[in-house]
Amino acid sequence: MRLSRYFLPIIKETPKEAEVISHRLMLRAGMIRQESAGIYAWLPLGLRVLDKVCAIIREEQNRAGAVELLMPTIQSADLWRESGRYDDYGKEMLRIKDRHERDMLFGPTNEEMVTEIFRGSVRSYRQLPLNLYHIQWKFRDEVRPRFGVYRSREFLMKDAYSFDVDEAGARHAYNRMFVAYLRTYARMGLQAIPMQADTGPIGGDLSHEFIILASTGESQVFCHQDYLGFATPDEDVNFDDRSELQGIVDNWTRLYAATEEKHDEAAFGAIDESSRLSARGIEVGHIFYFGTKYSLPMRAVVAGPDGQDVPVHMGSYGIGPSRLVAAIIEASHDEGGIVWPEAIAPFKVGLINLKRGDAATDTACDALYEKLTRAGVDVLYDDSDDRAGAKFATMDLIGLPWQLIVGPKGIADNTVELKRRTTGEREVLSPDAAVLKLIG
RNA sequence: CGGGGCGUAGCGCAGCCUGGUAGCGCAUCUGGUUUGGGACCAGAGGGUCGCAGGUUCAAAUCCUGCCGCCCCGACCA
Repeated sequence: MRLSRYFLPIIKETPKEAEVISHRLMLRAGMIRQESAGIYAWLPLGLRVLDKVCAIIREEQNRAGAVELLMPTIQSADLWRESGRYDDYGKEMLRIKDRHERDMLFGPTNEEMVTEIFRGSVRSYRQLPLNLYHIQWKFRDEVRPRFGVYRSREFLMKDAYSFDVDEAGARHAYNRMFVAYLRTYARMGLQAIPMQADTGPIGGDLSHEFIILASTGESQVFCHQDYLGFATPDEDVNFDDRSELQGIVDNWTRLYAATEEKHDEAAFGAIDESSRLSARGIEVGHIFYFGTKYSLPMRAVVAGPDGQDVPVHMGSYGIGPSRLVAAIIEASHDEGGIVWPEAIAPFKVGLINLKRGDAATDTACDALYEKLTRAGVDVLYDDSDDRAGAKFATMDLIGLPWQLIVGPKGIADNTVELKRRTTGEREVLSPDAAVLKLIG
């Protein structure tokens, strides 16, 4: 992408309303724009990152056996009256009426709807296990939206729902999501810790929140220090092997880790003092097993092996991609701006033409741009006539993993510079070698 | 919802106390000089001063009401 053809509204000054770093950087880097309290437009650069986050989530959900569908944002109130939550949910739910004065709502979550879809088509235990997920916009009219897309009212959520014939099956479904989540965060460069958590209005008795540590986190969390060094489950985990998954989950839950609501001072105190970790954390995922809480009132049943109908055991599993974008920035930035992990960077490399208008430099840049683009490398080519300093500042701000720096002095002896955003280290090499390195 | 604060050009702000018809920096546009880490000179455009009432010869400024936004708390992906 040529910068001259792109839409990247960088701002030099810090917007006064933004106090946390991720919010500031997202506004400055032209990733988002606020349209209303807790409601944001995702600008092109932000959307690229959001899409990458979703792509990783999808891959890991699919790997774990979940199946994607897409449910609507607008739901009928009747569905929620069946589960009893229409009255329970309170003012967080945005209630609206259609032209026929029918009560509708903008979905804050989809347990009811997915249960309705399930019961309409699934009759037998032989069609289980089933896990359906979608990535869709949600609306929760939060008492206090804040920190940009970190706690917004409208937000994107991946929510998965598992259906099993019995509790043992449901626990396995839970473990599948548990492991998928560990892998998802790791691929984004995040060290997430599963913690015992409150179930809130979703209900249920088994629940973990996935927390990453950050000083700007909203919740106080307590855990064993050793979690910070835990290894991520391999890509070749067999998600159908109940005991293998149970082993991974047992390992990840054997040490103390809890959020404030579930905190047990005595259990925490039993940990060796040097290993106690008490910190602020950002919740980046939440998984629940809630049994028959919805299937019973909504009559989502399947015929068991003995021919008798049994209500299905369900769980739900949420990750907020829009929040994750903010969380990743909180975890990865420096004075210059964002430092994207390569897996979710909006572009892999920023191509900097140090002297636009110089024929040899322009030709070299255009050639590099063509070669890289044709090889499938996402390049953001700063072809503006800004001064070099401004170009570097922009590239640092938007945090692309690589900067490919091309100027007349280098071109004279057939060299360019390749700079790594994470370390700032620069390498002088030939244009061809730079291309090979970026493709490889 | 309780507490605190803010709404003046795209962004950051001054002006308000003490009413006299709107200004600064950045950004933008034009021309020129520049160009290896956020350039300089000259010129230009851009504002219902959040909205509605009121007081006054006169309101960004004073009074009343409303709306919006941010921050701190109780709630949540």
